[in-house]
Amino acid sequence: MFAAVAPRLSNKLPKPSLVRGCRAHPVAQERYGRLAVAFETIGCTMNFPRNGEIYGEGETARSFYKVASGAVRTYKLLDDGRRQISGFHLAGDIFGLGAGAHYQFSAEAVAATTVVAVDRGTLAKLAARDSELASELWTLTAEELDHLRGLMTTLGRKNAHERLAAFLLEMTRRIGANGAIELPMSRQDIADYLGLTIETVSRTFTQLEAEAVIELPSCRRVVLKNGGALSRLND
Amino acid sequence: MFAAVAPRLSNKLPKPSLVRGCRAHPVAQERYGRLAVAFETIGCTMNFPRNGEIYGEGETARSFYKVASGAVRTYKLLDDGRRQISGFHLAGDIFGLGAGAHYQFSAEAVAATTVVAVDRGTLAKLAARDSELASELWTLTAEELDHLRGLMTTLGRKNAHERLAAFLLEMTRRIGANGAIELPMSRQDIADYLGLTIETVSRTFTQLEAEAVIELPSCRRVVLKNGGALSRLND
DNA sequence: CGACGACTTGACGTGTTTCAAACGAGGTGG
DNA sequence: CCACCTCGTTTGAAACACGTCAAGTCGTCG
Repeated sequence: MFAAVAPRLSNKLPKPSLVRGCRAHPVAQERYGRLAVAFETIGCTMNFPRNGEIYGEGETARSFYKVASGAVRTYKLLDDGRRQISGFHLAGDIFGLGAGAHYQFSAEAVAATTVVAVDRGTLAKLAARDSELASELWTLTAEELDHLRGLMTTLGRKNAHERLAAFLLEMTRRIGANGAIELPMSRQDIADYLGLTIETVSRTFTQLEAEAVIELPSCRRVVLKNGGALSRLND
Repeated sequence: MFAAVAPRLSNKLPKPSLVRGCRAHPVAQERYGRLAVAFETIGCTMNFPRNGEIYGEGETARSFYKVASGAVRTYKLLDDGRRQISGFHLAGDIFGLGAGAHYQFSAEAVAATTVVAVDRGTLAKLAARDSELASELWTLTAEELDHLRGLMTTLGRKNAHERLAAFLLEMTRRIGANGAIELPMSRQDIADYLGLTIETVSRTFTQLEAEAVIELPSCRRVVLKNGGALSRLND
């Protein structure tokens, strides 16, 4: 957790294939109906390979993004290579929200990923004439705020077991299917999300398995054997 | 940082004096003009003593708040008494933002404090007819989001010196006056904000003074002697 | 003066990091 | 089919930053 000095390899990778003017796949009109329509109408679909950079810290913030398929991590690097991942964005999630004119974080594809981008200015103009859309944007931002505040407690006040439990419960909620999760991200990604080292994350996985709380058929697949124990760890 | 089991005294204190229907003090029409007007128009001024509870985790989220004077901490308690402070809110700041129908955090006055409360529903109705106000609310929320993402890096990836440096720089930016800060909050508050113990915070203050980075005329007053060193620590 | 609360300092313990090596799955070429 | 590489993961041993426990100091208030 403390001064991790090892600089990590930078992820310089092929540029994305760009498909301008394409409609995003037709999304069901769930909680964010107006926003979904906006993405379908003015969205621009883009594909990224694994570890492809979607945007970089400091770039002019032109777009909001929605994940069509795959997974995205947003992160910040300290000058000595320490990395903090602020979130994982999975199919259906919107990312790139923020007030500044420049991105404060970078975004990369965790796996091969398709995203839909909408221009910030265009969306803002639409929102100025559509109070329902404006409300959705506000609510979405506020929900991410709530989520991040919850993470603060994890990062500031929980030990390794509790952090991993919080992570597994979050992932179960978001992509769990009959008590199992297929993790799209690496151990290093998890470590950089939870403010731990890869070794501590790996050891904690092993210990949770030894305690029969989870099962690990492979390192990316987690079966929850004792959700109650995880929840107890979570608070 | 790890399992701090000591439960802290709960702050049960006299109820606030309530002044219904009062206009908030006339605020200059700065960055959030429409919002400022809304607070002046439909705001309700309330006074709280030191450690007075403004709202509690789990309560129905009825209002947004603006600090007129004093300082507020928003925090969450884990069941064993560990506390994470998500932010300090100083004169002019707005807090209580969030999407959920219930507050996910508690809010207390750090010192004797006056706040102005506006009803969420009323404000939302105004925002539905005033796109400028809606935009301000969105921007405000997004700015807090950016701020919190920055804090994640502090909590997840920085050591004690770097955390305190980040804190001191933040406070300097917000309430600094010619290179000095008058801290409204206790060492324990700082510790619970930075994910440290009170002892580590105290020791780090002492060390920064020994390194001639700061000067401590009293424990609440910090004079910055070497801002460059602090900034270097900060990233 | 004594009591109280907030802060500081000291000594020791420990959870996590660090450094290093081994393991295992997937791919490529002989 | 096996040797051999690569890359992500796991495991081990030792070091260390921070936590814990406990005592001491300082300022304030009655």
